[in-house]
Amino acid sequence: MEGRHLDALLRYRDALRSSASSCPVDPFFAFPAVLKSCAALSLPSAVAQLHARAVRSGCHSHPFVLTSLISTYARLSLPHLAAVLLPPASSSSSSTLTVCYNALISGFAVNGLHISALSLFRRMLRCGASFNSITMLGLLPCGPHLPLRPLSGCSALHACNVKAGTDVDPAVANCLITMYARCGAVDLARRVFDCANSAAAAAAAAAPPLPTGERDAHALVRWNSMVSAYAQNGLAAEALELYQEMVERAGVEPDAVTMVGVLSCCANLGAPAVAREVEQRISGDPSFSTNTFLLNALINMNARCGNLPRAQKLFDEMPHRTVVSWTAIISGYGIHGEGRKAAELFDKMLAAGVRPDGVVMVSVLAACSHAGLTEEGLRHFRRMEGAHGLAPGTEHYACVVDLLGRAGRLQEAQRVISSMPVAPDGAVWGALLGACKIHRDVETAELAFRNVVALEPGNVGYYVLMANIYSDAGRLDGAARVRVMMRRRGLRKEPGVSYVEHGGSVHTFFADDGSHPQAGEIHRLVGELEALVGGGGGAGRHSERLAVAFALMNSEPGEKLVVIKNLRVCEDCHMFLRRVSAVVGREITVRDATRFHHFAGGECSCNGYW
DNA sequence: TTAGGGTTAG
Repeated sequence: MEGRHLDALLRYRDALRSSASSCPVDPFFAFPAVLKSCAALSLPSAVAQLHARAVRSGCHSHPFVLTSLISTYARLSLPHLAAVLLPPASSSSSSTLTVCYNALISGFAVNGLHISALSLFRRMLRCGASFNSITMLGLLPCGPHLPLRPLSGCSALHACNVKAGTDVDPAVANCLITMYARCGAVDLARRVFDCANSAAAAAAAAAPPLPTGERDAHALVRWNSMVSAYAQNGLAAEALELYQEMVERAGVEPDAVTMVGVLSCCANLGAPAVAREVEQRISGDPSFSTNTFLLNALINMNARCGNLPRAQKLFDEMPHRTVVSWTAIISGYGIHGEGRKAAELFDKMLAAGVRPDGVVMVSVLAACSHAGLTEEGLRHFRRMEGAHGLAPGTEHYACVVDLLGRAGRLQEAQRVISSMPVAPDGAVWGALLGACKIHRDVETAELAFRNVVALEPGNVGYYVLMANIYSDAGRLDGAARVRVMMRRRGLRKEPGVSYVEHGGSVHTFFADDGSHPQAGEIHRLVGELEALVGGGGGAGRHSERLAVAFALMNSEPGEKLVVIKNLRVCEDCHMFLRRVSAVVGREITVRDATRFHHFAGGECSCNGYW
């Protein structure tokens, strides 16, 4: 790709040098394409030279040249330089003005200047320029970042589209799906998706089918947007279901983007068989094997599902590694308790000249924290600002509090919180609260709890944590008080769910679940196991027991059992699984919201928080 | 035959 742009630039240079009669390209007509190549190669000085040449030759105010310049500066993350080129409304045709504003709005939006993009849109309306669906495509990604409550901003933008009639544009509909997904409104995204699907079906029925692939391209992006919407909001089962529907019923051929979304779900759900199917599909297509996005998703999936050798092999063999590739492999080792290896990889990444970003810093700090590498973690944190030019965010402070807290340095952790240049969020106080649970410090826990519930009053986990801290300390009055507080606030603990993959689909179990087709046999087996290893007869039958029984019934001897639980595995179930593993001689892996438990022959290795 | 646009990874 880079070569193509470089060729274009060299050809243009040669064209300018040759005489006008033998000139192979018209320098003026080639201007927009050449500017695009400069933007793709990140050559702002070349753009400035071309800009100067355009001014000298007097063609800089030609609509195509002007709009190309505006768009190019915006793409080069120089939106303010682009903005000064905006022509006055009186001196341009209406369509040129629209194109200029469109390029600018999109330029501001992709550079994260969302409010400025919205201001430009207002200015566009004030000066009488007309907007179209392309304006909206630039503007909609700003929705989730507007200073209103995010959903209000999105609804306002959606309403604006409905009023103008731009919402029927298939590309706008796709953008609306993504906009709602980005602020967590998956149900609204789905409504737009369903409407757009119906509209596409109606259009297909009414009009003679177009031979072009354009409509298919819109359909593909639409399905991809919705699969990603589910995937990014943690609704992995829904995403996989939609993927099946896409391929089997809608007949839309998936591409690399679809696969990235699907793999991300497999990673979160621990569904290696579905992922293997995806991997097979990918390996058949040579264009997929060089797609960095896809390879990163594969590394992440293999690392998360516990196949670190496979993840490492993919990582070693990939032609081009980005900071995302490094993050996937580093966090993979971190999750599985290999903090030392994760820290070494981070050093290798720096040595390879890859600039760290905030996300990779979180994975290396978390890896150090889980592996007890307190000093090393602190060293990386201290180097963030000076050596890497990264201002630590609340997520990094939360890691540091966790790092110190786990090491029992609770007072230091508190000092870090009070010295933070940004206001601590729920995660920071939550990390302190978690550390208080480990080190049984009720007094500090009360301080952390007061702060965390003020910031996140609806997060049930923190109430449960505080109640358990009181219980551990024998302070039953305190535990009862927290539970009353939860009840008054109408908070209920999220129901526990366990997932097992079998036969290409994911099976879901709730506590006391009787809805599975094999429920009778499953409950019978759990009863037998409880009789055998103890730990039965509690208030209910936890979902992980049902899931493990199902997995035992439906797997080959010697096959490793993998269960995903959405909440923490309780102590009773932990003991139960350990004993079951010993009695039946099977390896059982349970990943829950906080830990990765691997049971083999009566031993359990809890490989750290993640 | 030249200007503005949608979906993807950690």
